[in-house]
Amino acid sequence: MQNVKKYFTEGLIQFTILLSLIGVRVDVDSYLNGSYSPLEINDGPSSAYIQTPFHSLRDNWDGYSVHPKCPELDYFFACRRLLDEVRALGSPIRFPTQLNAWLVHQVPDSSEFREPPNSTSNSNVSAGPLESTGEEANDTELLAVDESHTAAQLSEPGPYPSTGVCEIPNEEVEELKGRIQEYGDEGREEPVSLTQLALSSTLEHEGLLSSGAPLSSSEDPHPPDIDQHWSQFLSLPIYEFDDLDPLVPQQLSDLDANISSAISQDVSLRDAMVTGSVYDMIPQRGGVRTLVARQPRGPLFRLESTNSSNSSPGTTTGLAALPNAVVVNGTRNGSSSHGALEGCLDEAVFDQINLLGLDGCLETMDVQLLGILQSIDPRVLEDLDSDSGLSLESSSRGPDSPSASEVSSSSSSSFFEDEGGATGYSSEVDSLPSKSIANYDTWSPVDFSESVWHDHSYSSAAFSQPSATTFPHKAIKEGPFSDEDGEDDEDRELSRDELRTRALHVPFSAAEIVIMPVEEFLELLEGHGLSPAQVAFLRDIRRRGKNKLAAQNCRKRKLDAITGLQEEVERLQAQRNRLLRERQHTAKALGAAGQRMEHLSRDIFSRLRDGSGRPLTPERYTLQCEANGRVVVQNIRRPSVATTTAGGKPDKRKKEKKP
DNA sequence: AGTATCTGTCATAAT
DNA sequence: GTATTATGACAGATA
Repeated sequence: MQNVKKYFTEGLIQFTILLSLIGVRVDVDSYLNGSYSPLEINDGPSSAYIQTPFHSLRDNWDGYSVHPKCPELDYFFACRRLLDEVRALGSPIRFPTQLNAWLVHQVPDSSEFREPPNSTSNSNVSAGPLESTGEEANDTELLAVDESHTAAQLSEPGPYPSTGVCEIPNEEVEELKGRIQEYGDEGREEPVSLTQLALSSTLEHEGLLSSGAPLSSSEDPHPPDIDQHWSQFLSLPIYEFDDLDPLVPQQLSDLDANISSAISQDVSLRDAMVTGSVYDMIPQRGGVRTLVARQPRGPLFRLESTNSSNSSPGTTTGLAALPNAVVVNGTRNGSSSHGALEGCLDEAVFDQINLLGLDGCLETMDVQLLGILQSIDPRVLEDLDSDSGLSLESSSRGPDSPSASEVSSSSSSSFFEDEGGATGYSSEVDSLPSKSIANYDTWSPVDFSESVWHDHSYSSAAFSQPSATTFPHKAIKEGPFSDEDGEDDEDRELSRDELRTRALHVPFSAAEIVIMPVEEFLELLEGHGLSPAQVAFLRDIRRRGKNKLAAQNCRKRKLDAITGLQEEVERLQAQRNRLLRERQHTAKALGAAGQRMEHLSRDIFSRLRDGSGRPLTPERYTLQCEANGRVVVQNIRRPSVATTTAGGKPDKRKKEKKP
């Protein structure tokens, strides 16, 4: 068994390394020890094999929080984060896009190879091209090697799912059986190291494969010993599997339950992560062999996600559900994929991973994400954009008002760019329609006395609601909803300042007064013969309007600051907890080390004797480790004791005795 | 009616 | 000195 383990470990080390790159941990010992869980999927973010339940990763990956209103964006952000992490590993990153793993299925007897009926057997596949008639429990699979099969070939869709059958010409099967049997016997008698086998090269493989002794247990009611078969198999140098062209039917019934799901050859990462019929190998009708991996039943290479629901193609979650996943699939290598692959999140991720470093990879991703975003309600995105709950536009929009996105998208940024102030935050003033500008010709100054109003209904609607007159200001653009409301609605929603401004026949609306350039405003005040009260009124309008915008911006900044501080608090709390845990672990380790040290010291002292043959006590002596690694026994100096007359004598005597 | 939130406004300091 | 901006405080409106 040790030899088996040795060869198994050596033989699978390459494959293990490959799998480890993508987060799959191979536990060889556990398999050989009968625990039959040689493969485990890491839960880490690098585990691209997993059909990652991104919904569960939401809000805890890098503290990244996704807007709750947009579950689709969860997948988008999660996918993006994953890709970012991968990209962060270094550029260019090229993941192995193919896993050179090979499967040799046990076939009870070569005569049993035949075109399978459309029976579903115990797999969930309706019909495979070839299907073993032997009991699946007796089917065994071996890992073989062939590089000639490309991942595209293997992942080619078709009605050949997971039945796990090798289609090999009968005569070749017989030949291979004999070779394997012959080789297996040799291997049992004198195990050959991998290196030796590597040197032996193809010839030995030829001999191996050509050995004619049947391996099938169809004639043998007692299947061969598992160790024996593993010895046979593992004796093969894994790097010479490339030359193993024909697949070798083998019967390892004992292993069947454990290795029920072997891997196909040249499984791409994309294919390998597919759940269910992961290892489907599309049979080559005219070819030498056809491998169709069985539906994975055993733990070996059980690559489906920890989310068991993902094992069903129809229940894939995550980005898989996104409409563009199919598009991504189509871009890859012609391996249009089985239906189970489509919509697989991991697959999409791996598509992206595989495209890393390639030109246009980001474009592909962007196209995908663009499609995702396009399928999302723009309002959701708008909500994502606004990082605070401040409803700046809420007061300015009536029930019929356009959405915030419409306002922001149609607003003219040049408005505040000319103004030079408060450009950082959009407000309803952006959407000021030009029609709200009064006409100079119709303006006749009217005196009024009221100069101060506490107009809390100085709604920003004044900025968004059109006026009956027009304003010649060139910088003002017409808003998208200038003519939406009638005059009554306008009057109802206009602020008091706006109404008074209209009553005064001021050629500007309150909004324009607020946002117009200062030069123009001064020109307005000076050049139209306004009374001081009118001037004060217009100044108040402008002042209050600007202050209102400033207040809005200030509040938004405050909310942003609060949000940022809350996030920082969470981050620091997490860091503090982590440091506390580290300190606890360190203290625990330190205590354990101290105990070990004390134990060793006592042990050492119990073996040491002084000049008079008395044992050394740890109370009087200590062990000191010098820089060069030497350990010396030192007498504990007790100056306080030495000064005392009572305790000084025994110490002196001890010191005298010791040399 | 009490409360929370939003929003406009004022006062004031800073630019 | 003026205009503008930022911000705390206050108060009214509203849910």
